[in-house]
Amino acid sequence: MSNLLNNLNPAQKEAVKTTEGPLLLLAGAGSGKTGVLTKRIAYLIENGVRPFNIMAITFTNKAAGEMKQRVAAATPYGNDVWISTFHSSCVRILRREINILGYETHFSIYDADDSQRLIKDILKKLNINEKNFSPKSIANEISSLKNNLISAASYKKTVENDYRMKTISNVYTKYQSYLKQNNALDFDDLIFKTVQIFMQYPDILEKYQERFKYILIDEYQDTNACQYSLIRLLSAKYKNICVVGDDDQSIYGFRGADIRNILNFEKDFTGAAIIKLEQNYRSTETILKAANNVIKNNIGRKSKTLWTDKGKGEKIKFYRANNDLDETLFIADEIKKAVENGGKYSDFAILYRNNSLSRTIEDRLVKNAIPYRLFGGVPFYSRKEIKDVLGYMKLLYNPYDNTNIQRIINVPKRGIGASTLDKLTAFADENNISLYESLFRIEEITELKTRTKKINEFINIIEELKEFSKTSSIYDLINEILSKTGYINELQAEGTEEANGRIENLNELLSKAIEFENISEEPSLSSFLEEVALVADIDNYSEDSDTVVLMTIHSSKGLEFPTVFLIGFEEGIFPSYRSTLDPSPSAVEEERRLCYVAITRAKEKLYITCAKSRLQNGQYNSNLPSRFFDELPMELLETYSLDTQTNKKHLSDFQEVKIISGAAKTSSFKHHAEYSTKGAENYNNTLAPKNVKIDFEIGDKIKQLKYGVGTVIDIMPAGADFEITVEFPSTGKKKFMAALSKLQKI
DNA sequence: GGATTTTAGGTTTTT
DNA sequence: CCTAAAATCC
Repeated sequence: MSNLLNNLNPAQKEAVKTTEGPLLLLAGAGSGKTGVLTKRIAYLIENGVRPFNIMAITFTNKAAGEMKQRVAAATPYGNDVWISTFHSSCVRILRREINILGYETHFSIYDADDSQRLIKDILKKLNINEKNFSPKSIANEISSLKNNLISAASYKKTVENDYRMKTISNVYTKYQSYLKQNNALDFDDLIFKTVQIFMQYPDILEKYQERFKYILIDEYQDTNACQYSLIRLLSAKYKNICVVGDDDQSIYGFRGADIRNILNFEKDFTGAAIIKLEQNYRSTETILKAANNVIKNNIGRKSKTLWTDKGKGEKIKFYRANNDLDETLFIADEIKKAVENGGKYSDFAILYRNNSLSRTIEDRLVKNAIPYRLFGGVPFYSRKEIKDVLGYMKLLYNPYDNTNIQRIINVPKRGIGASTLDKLTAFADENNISLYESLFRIEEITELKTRTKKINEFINIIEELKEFSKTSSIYDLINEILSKTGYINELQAEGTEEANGRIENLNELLSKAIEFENISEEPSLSSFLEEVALVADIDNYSEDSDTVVLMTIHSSKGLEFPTVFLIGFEEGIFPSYRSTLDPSPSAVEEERRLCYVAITRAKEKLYITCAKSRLQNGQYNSNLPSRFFDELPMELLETYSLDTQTNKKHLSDFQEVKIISGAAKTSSFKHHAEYSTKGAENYNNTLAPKNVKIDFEIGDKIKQLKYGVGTVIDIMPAGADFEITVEFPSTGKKKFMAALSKLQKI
């Protein structure tokens, strides 16, 4: 027997050794979970389980990669263990089994963007007003139905006479039939279809039950009903199912994650053992205490108390800035100071509730020459130019993919515009063929005689590329697409800054292709597209480079940093505005768990910052400190604020912040008044629109291109611009932005 | 059909 | 504030 169990605490040892039957491993933040999982897999193998019979599901590709490496290092044949995310696992299963549902093996994976395009088309076809049914909201509803294992057919039975539900049901049904025609699956389908196959075909299910005799699920608190079903089906025969999670870190409710999965595990899986890992090896006592004090305000938790022997450490520094710029100044200062004293940039992470908070801080870091890496935001793979190239690749792989033909048939411009496309689509629908097939029968469409040449040119490009792709590397294929379609020429000819940025992104795609071909076991077009569809930005995070890291709290789950800045700690941001509107307390509870996750990312130092005034969506808002501030024990905090007279930071009275935040809860008006007068200089400078000079006054007569002559009835500052409300005799009130619209004074 | 201008709309988190 | 789509012009 090897030394696997050395250096483990008693609970960890137990977790490694309890291999048979259902096991719930409640692993608090920083409790050495990943190490335990790796050792558990190694232990299974040492005790005669074939690596081939073990399946481990992780939340991200990054976690899967890490675990693969660690397992391979810990045990021979570790490479044969199946370790991947839910989505990747299901793709692998579906590539083998999906024929039975009438799809072809070469199905495309639609990302959120593809799905929304398709839904949009459907809304148009069904004549549904997008005002009441935005493609995004419908996509969300369909997604959540799928996550709850409700098929289009079964939903239809439940809708009765509710108009909204009926509409959604119609769209859902059509959406599924179009996906099938396109031979495509969306993210949710990957799991849902797998479950459907397992439920309908017991012999197939049994094959996989035999294969996966030992199953491990990481981040169990973030599984949804569909994933739950999958696990349940797979483990039903051998019942060796080990789930690992922390109910306090369940933060993906918006994506259908159901915290009840973890709360009810013992009920659902009879005879389950429970082991708690409560010793934290990551953070100081102060940080842990803060986290515990916040999370204890949630009800209905599994009882669990994290402890550490790391010692108290430094107090948490709380800074209430006058405005968002001041907040970034504070952060940049602290980082600069620390680096001057021998610290590294990579010691720092800046975490925020939503991506829009990254912009101001980015500006500041650039100004101060502080190197940083930003995760999230507009994901690389959803940039237009990248999606265009991928659109070509998806089409080469799966010619039934109508959504992607529509995307690229006129990109770059080749004279096949909207009206041509409409006619083609109509023809394809009539004849029940795919859009691509309809191109070959262009001569049958009399109205499109004049377009025949252009269409044929397009077909030639695609067919030649298809031929080329059969033998070429991914890298060469992308290059060929870029040159053959004229895509790169067009961008080069443009020569604008924007076009150059796009070229840069395309170069990055080429590097990614090379990297992929170096790493991948099977660097095919299919696996490249799969990787691209399922990879998250955060999967590329590595600790190697010495830069500050910027990301959302969601992305930071599972990571740790010596120093963490948690910024934008304000009501309306964190907890988010929407969660505070939700009548059910569970919405704010999820935010609180998110707060818990954020705090527990920090190993040694934690900064929490908020601003009294902040530019949000083009206007300045005065926000209160977050309600979670009141849940932090004051003896753990050091509070700072900025003296507006001297522009110096000073240690300020905790009570000041506290009282303000408490008092303001009952009267937000009072709060607002207080801050718009206090520190007036700083505040007003940023408030006043700078770039726009306007000559309008209320009562002026103006002329506008479309609506004609009207009267100005209101002028409001809006960010750097002014919003002008004009009353027109014909159409009533309209609003215009002074800088953008060409209003003429008459 | 395509480019440019103007307006509307969203705004939480993401596999 | 941003982006995306609609409206308008060429």
